[in-house]
Amino acid sequence: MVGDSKKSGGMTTGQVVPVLVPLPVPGPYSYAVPEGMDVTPGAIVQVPVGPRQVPGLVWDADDTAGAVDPVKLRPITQAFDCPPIDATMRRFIDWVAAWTLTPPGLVARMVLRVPAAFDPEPRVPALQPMLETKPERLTPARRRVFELIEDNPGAWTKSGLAHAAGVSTSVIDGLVKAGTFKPVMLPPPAVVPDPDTGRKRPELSGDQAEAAETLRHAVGTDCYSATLIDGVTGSGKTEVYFEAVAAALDKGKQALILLPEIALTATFLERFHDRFGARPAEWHSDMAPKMREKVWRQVAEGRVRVVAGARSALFLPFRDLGLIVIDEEHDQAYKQDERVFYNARDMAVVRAHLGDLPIVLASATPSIESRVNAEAGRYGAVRLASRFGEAAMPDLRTIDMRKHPPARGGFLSPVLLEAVGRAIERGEQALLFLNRRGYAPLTLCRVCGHRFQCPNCSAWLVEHRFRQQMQCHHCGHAEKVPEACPQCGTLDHLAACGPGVERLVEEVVQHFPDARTVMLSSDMPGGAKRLRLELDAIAKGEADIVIGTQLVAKGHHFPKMTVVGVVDADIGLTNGDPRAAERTFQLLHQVTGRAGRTGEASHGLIQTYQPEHPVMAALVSGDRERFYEREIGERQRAGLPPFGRLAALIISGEDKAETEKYARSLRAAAPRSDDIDVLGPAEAPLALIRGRYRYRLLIHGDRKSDIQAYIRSVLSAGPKARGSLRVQVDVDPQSFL
DNA sequence: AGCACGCCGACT
DNA sequence: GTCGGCGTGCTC
Repeated sequence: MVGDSKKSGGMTTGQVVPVLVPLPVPGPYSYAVPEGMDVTPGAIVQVPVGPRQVPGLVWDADDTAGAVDPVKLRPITQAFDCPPIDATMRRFIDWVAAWTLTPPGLVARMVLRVPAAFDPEPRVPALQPMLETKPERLTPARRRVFELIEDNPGAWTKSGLAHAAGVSTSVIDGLVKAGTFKPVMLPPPAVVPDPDTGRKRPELSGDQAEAAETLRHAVGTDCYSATLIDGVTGSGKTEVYFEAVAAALDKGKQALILLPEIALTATFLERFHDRFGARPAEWHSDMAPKMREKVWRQVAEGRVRVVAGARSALFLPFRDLGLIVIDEEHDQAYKQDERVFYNARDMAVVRAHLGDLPIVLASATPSIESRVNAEAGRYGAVRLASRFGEAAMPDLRTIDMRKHPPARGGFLSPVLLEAVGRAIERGEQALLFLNRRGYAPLTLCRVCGHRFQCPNCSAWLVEHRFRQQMQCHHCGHAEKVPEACPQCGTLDHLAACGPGVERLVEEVVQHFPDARTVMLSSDMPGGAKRLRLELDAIAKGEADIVIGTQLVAKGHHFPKMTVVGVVDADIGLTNGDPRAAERTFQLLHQVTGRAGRTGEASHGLIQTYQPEHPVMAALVSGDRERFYEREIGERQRAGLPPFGRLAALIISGEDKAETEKYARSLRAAAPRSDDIDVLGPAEAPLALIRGRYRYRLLIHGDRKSDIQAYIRSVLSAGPKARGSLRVQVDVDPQSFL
């Protein structure tokens, strides 16, 4: 096929290839291959699109593709000197595109996101010792250089050599002139050193060793398998899957560890370093462009052996991937809900299947769908039942707020305050968890009863006292905090109702004025980098009391944290999300699991008005099995699959009453809000024809309130919203493999 | 996704 | 009289 020229009408036409371009068009475009250029599917090229040049991916020839008007045909501008995107990755791009109803070019764009990496990294100048040629005059400085290179006869950089030998660079220059060194150009240094799999084999307990063996075996078979490691916090999941990573590396393969962005901390990287003597390459959103470029290139070349990354790392062009690990498998952060809507956990399973390689899903609180897959035998299952070493499970108790109410104007029960006080007296740390940003979730006027509401979504506006703003957490609307009530004009009679983390700080400082109190919230200035620094500082003991939203729940280990208080455990249980119990259980389990890694006596205190609720009962008793059984059972009783897909179809611009009626029926029929897709009028029929959806419904968002807000906004926006409708697909990977 | 073209409101 | 809003359409 390559190099094939067709005769047509006596004219010789050059080779034409399909190329995926980063445009929302349904398929690849055709380009002419210039004389002398050699491109095969997977090659990364530069092509003209209208007035600009864009990166493109040479696609597999498809006989069904219609011929393009030869007049339109333009030549490929350039073929990069870059490893091609392999066939598995190309099928993966197609797969993700079809599944998420995204144009394939936009999925390809996620793979080709680092244009600077398409050209080879420049080689670096170095000096190769020529040991046989000794200079005539051997000065003391020259002798030091010789002693060094006799032990290390490889090539050196000039400054590296001068530094290591303790001489100035002019000594080296002299030796170069004398012929002792030959200047050479070397490949640039690896972005991370190679991991050493034999470096420190961990001592594993019985069930850990068994689990590690299971995973090693899976890696050894060299074919697709999915294994769920279900192990409580501190049970050594990480150590166990590190053994799978080691096994993949020993086979000469690369490994990918996916983590929720927030869990990519120095702590994790250090644990990896302890085991392998080197850090993994990182991949996440706030990397320096230069580093991003190097990592991408070296992953493609196979020089980087292990990547630890956030969800987008799934689209790195590994040369020879041998294992994928998804830590915190249940985490919502794996869902991307912009541009290309995908769940990295699910797409990772697809990637593993297409590449015929093993995947490991790990969580202390697996998602229902993964549990069901494990129980049905579609996933292998590994249980790690107990904490490792002396580390005890934290002692969890509920605080019945009806019996131990907070002081007037406060939100912390005396029982919790006392526990916090004792912890800091002992020089330990306490964490107060409240999953609510801002100062207060509702503000009202004490004179006229006016409540501050979002003009777009009708949700309550949340006061952010620190920023002096009233914010809508649904749509991002923000306004200044007014001095007077906008309805009746009365000054100074606005009342904040309910607690947010900012308000908790006030209460804590009042009770513990001398403690070092830190508040962490996702809207903190400074972004992810600052956050990582703060979390690492806390882990080192540089705070006494930490007040945080759910970002403190994820993947951090605070060895001195011996008291964890959940301030309002009932948040989220009543928001109408059919997954509310599962979510709350996962969140509270993760939060309370922050305590007690060191084996100190540690306590989790859960403030609730419903201590008898199954979520609280499961947390306190530690009986996770019963909880999962109950959740799965509930769904079965409701006649629903434990997971599944729904499509929602909103046709904006139709008769409003009709659309509303439709939306109502959809909403009523939607059992699980987060498995619902929003399809634009263009895509939806196609998806429905393909039989991709169980129900002809749709909605968008993770919570009922989001969905309602979304439907309202679509309805009120009318035809304008047509083009903005997006697809969200949340699927169980097993349903299509 | 960009970027151009194209048709209706407030300004130097 | 123009600058500028974003609706529509096109890119091999």
